[in-house]
Amino acid sequence: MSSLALKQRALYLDVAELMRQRIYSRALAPGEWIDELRIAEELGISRTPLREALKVLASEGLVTMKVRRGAYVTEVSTQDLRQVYELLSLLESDAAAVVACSVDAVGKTQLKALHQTLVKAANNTDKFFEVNEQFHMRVLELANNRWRIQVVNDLRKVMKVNRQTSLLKSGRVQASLQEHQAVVDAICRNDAAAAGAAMRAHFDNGLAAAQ
Amino acid sequence: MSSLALKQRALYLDVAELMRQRIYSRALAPGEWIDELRIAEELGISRTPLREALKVLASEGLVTMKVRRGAYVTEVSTQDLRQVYELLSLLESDAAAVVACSVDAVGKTQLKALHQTLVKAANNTDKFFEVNEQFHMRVLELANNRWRIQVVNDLRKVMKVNRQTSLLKSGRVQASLQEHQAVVDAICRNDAAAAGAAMRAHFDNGLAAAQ
DNA sequence: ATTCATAATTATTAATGCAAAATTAAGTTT
DNA sequence: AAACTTAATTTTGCATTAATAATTATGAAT
Repeated sequence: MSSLALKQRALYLDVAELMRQRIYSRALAPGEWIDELRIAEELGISRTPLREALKVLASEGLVTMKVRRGAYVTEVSTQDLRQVYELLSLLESDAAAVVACSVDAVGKTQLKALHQTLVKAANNTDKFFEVNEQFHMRVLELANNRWRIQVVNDLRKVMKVNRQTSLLKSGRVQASLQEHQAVVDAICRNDAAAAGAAMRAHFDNGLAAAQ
Repeated sequence: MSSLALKQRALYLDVAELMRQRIYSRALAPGEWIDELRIAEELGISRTPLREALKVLASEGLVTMKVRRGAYVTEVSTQDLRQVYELLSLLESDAAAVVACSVDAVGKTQLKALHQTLVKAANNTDKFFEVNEQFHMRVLELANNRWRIQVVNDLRKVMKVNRQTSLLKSGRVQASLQEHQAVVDAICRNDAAAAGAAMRAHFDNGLAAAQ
């Protein structure tokens, strides 16, 4: 019974993650009021950890607290998505430039390997999505700024509220791979400007394809 | 009795703000354990809203929750400060560039006026600090990206944990004014590259002065 | 019939209570 | 005397209960 096996995470964090998934999957729709009583009962917990979780989601922007009205799933407009995407582009392209300056041989090898894994996953959408996220995350980690990682993760959560934000429409896979290749190449030859520009181009193309 | 006068904010938000101030002022020192029972008693409230407030501060990075150990004031290293400052520089210089492209006559007038107010406040540290923050905030607002505003505000909270992060040492005031002038000038002539560069220079100088 | 006022219901917010876990203290054994 | 074990205390985490506010429903009056 893994649920009993020494759980190191606090309940409210697990509940927050569960609520995030429900928001992503639209089980909780944008604008919908969140019935604390019903959900707490459904999960077999009291309202206290649920309320604590909702406060966390509120500071992430996924839910909106209205005073004496409870919690509502935040409605994310297309303008919001564009704004968040612009920030991700800014933060990740800067990260790529930083990495190009500071990366060592190990980092280069890791990025090349991840890119190869991504190439092999080209015809497996789920796998591609997963490795793609790993690649972007690895770049962020190599940029060595934990606050940037935190900010990007929070912004990604907002993006996930709209599922059509796949970032990678089917036709985009090959183009996306080439763009990633350009990022890897620029980083490996320690060309910061090119790495930043390549990452920015990757985001710009992703946004253009989404429209 | 203003405390009774229809308060629109939830208690946990007020408590969160109060705890923030205590962390900024070092009444709660970095690394210190937060005694829920003592503080709740001291504030004349129960532990519930305090715990909700602590969860908010945790997701802002101001406190760290340890499982079955409670809440601790986050220790912000000089490396953390440098990392956060770099992000602020990135986000605000980009904002300045965006504003240079999109600003209208009204926005230009507002920024010029704020800058003049700042010039007049040159020998009043508190006032200078306040107007300085207004200026930066106005640039962010004109950049028209509510998620950027949110992110910058959260990062500023982290900066405030270290009070020596005045950003403006006494000798910096005149230089700081000139740098602001450069930002305003570039924005007013719709020169995005120059506006971004000027804002970045402003941050770079601020960081250099802090060391 | 419509509108306003009042009562009842529902839901949020905050306080209290309880159980589990961790730390500290005490005692015993080697 | 030092170290290990066990008991006691403290504190967290979650549940429950109480009270406060808002909404809905009901009824009366114009």
